[in-house]
Amino acid sequence: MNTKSSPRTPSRPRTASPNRRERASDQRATGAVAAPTFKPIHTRRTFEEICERIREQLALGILKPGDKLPPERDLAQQLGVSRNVLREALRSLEMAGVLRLQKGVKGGAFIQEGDTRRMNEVMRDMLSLGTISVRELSEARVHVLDLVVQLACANARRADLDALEANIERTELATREGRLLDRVECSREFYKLLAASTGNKVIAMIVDSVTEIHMRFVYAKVASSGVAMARLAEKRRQFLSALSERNVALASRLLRSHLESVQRMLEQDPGAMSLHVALADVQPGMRR
Amino acid sequence: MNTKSSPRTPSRPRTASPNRRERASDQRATGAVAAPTFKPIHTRRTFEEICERIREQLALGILKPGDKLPPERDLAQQLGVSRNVLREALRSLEMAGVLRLQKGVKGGAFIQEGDTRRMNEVMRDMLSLGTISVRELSEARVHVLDLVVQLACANARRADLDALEANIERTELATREGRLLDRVECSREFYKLLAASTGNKVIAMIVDSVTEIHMRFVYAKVASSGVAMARLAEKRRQFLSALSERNVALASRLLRSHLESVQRMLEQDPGAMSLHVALADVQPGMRR
DNA sequence: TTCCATTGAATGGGTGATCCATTTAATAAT
DNA sequence: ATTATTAAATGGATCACCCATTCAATGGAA
Repeated sequence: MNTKSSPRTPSRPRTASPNRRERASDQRATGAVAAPTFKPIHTRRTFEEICERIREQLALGILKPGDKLPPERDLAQQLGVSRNVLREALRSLEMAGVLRLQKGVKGGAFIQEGDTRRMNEVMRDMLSLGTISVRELSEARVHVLDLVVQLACANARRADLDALEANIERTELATREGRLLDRVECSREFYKLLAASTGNKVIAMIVDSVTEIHMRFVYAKVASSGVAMARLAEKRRQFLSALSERNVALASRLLRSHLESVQRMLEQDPGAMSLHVALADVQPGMRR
Repeated sequence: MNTKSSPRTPSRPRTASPNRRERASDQRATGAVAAPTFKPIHTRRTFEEICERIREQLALGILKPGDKLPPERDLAQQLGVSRNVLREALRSLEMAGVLRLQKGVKGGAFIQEGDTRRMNEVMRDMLSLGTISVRELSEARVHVLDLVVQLACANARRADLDALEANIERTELATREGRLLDRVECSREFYKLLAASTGNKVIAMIVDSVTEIHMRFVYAKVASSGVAMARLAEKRRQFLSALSERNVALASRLLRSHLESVQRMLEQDPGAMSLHVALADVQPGMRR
């Protein structure tokens, strides 16, 4: 009758677990005026707690990029959890780009520099899950790029302009040699450089994430149809020229009209625009 | 001498493991022509493979929100991996907002609707890790909100405006009753509603992510100093009025000037602006 | 019949022990 | 000195359990 329910001596102490529970249900008494504030539905699990503790140390500045966490076996013991559940937490943080795990003696879990590409993954997931649409993404991209042009005109430094110039040269070379897919890769890089030239990494991250997806569509289109944007390098040069002269209005107009023509190209054959084609797998040559 | 290196009868069969290994080390023979294409540094691990397979099914539309994966024990067997390593993968996908795990019979791993709050976490991590700065974040927020005003003027529907109106009323109530922190919560909601009124979820997601962090600073400031923005509701009403009349120039100007005054308030005491204060833990009342 | 308590199976949550694979430092052999 | 060998540390992965929760089925009481 009591085989599994009765008092049961706790074979392992289960350190700190009770406290955690309490903290979770503490959650905002808020003066108890507005009644319908229910606490979040799913109970706090160990691995979430671990992730949070580590993130907390990060936010507090106790842990910084380059630091190493204790070995799994030690850390698990310190936290009073099994190694397996600790690993679930470390995995999650690794996927989140916060940690890098390295094998061997002198290996361990190292705090990483933030990986800005993480936002790309968020966008991809949102698209895969149907939370956002391709249309919304394209629209957002156009608007954000317009903002980027303004900021780039204001903030681009010599080195940024030079990098863009070098990119255009690579584009010309790829065009002459008929390497269409490499040219798409150049485009991707062009927008990345443009975004970087705003001098604002938040903006750059946002632009990169939407551009990365957009370029998958372009890549798929070019790969399947063999068509390619005409006079690309020429248009880029005009744009760069406007940018160098800090001519916001002209640069903005040029880019917008280019984006529109790309959009028309993509929409010629709506079938090729399917999510699956673009997202199904990492395109060759596209580093993640 | 041979304790672990020699031919060694494999004491346990290690289902399917050898195949995976081979595939992992196969990794890009690359024809050996273009020398400088090094393969990515860290070897492919099982859980990554699993995550990728599941994401692939998502992108292909085979899995859709609401669908349930097989039970852990079954799926582990199907994939030829241990249950533990499968769980590492599921944990990662859960943290990524792709899955929700639910206990009990009729429980399982369900594909979720995309959780747009995930981008908040990316921003928080980037800030914690020092990859982006508070300055960049504030700056980006101002610019993006400017864009939001334009889009909202163009696209806001009646329901959006009504929701903003209701929000302002809550703000007024909180002001009258002196609930300053609730008023901050109202502000957060205000920007969320404003972002939603653009009709573009990508933009909305971006705005929410930067606003969420910004509001932590405001919250910390208000909580510690007791000061609060004067004539907040009044300013909100003016803004909403401009928005309703689709007066982009006015709405934009009003918002910008408000943002500047908030910024001045925050910068009065730079000490309170430390990351740690704002990020250290989830602020009470801020739902994640 | 209707309703409520009990039971039991399914399923995720978590543990501990054990082995493998990789990396590096220390050591020995040349 | 240089190079090969060994050993230890550490993450990667597996297996075999057990617990806690959930829910449907069952059965007795009203």
